Amino acid sequence: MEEERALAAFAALSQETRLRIVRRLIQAGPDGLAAGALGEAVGAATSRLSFHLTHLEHAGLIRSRRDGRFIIYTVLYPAFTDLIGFLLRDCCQGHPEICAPALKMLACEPTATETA
Amino acid sequence: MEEERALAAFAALSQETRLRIVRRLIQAGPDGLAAGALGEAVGAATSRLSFHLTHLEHAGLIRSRRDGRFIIYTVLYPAFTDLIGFLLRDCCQGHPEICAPALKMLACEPTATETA
DNA sequence: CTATTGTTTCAATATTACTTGAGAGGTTGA
DNA sequence: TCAACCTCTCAAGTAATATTGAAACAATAG
Repeated sequence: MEEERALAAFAALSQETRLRIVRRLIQAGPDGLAAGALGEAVGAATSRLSFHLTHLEHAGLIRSRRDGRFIIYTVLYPAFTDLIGFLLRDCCQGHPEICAPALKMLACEPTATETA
Repeated sequence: MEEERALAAFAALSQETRLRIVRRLIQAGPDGLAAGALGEAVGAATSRLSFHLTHLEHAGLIRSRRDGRFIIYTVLYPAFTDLIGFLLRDCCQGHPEICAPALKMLACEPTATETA
């Protein structure tokens, strides 16, 4: 990921309504959420919501598809892992013990201890 | 991490000079870098640099200590893992297969295949 | 085709943030 | 103490971004 895209992504995430939208969509998963449902979830009226959704889409963090009268938004997971990768690239040169343990805490098994 | 701190962190990272500073400091590790060296590395003159360093410090992403005539800046690694954790929290509810593999790509062993 | 629901566009306003240059505050070595 | 060095503070000008309400656009159900 190049700098320009990373800057756009961080700018998109630095606004209250947009950050809430993104977190809500990350929780929602691949099925996504309609604009209206999102607006209720994050507490934003229609025109404001639309403005921020467009912003997020331009930043490459979410995508939209029409389903009947609804427009469904979903998060683009790779955009986030790319972003994190860009930020932390080469963080371990000489010091892998510093950030590696911290990143491992992010492993996605919050309650799944009996999976194996 | 609460929303307000996350917003401050993303805002701090959404500016070219500041993003460069942070990435440079992440690479530099715990030894940190003096303000002057940072300024040269990211291409910013003194007053502008100072402005952005203060911003980053207020956002809780870096810290400073004086060493003789120099002021040394270091990155606060936990702030970044907290931030990533806040963003991706509950991303796996029902869909752990989506983000877990992506996050594992971030593991910090770029060239260290002979360590063990 | 008309009414209804869901969403976007537009323009005006208010708010917030960045850059620049000059000057000042500490710290060190002679 | 003086001179040199490193870094910060301040104020002014400029630019970018968010909010609001009204109106338009698109799709569906009756």
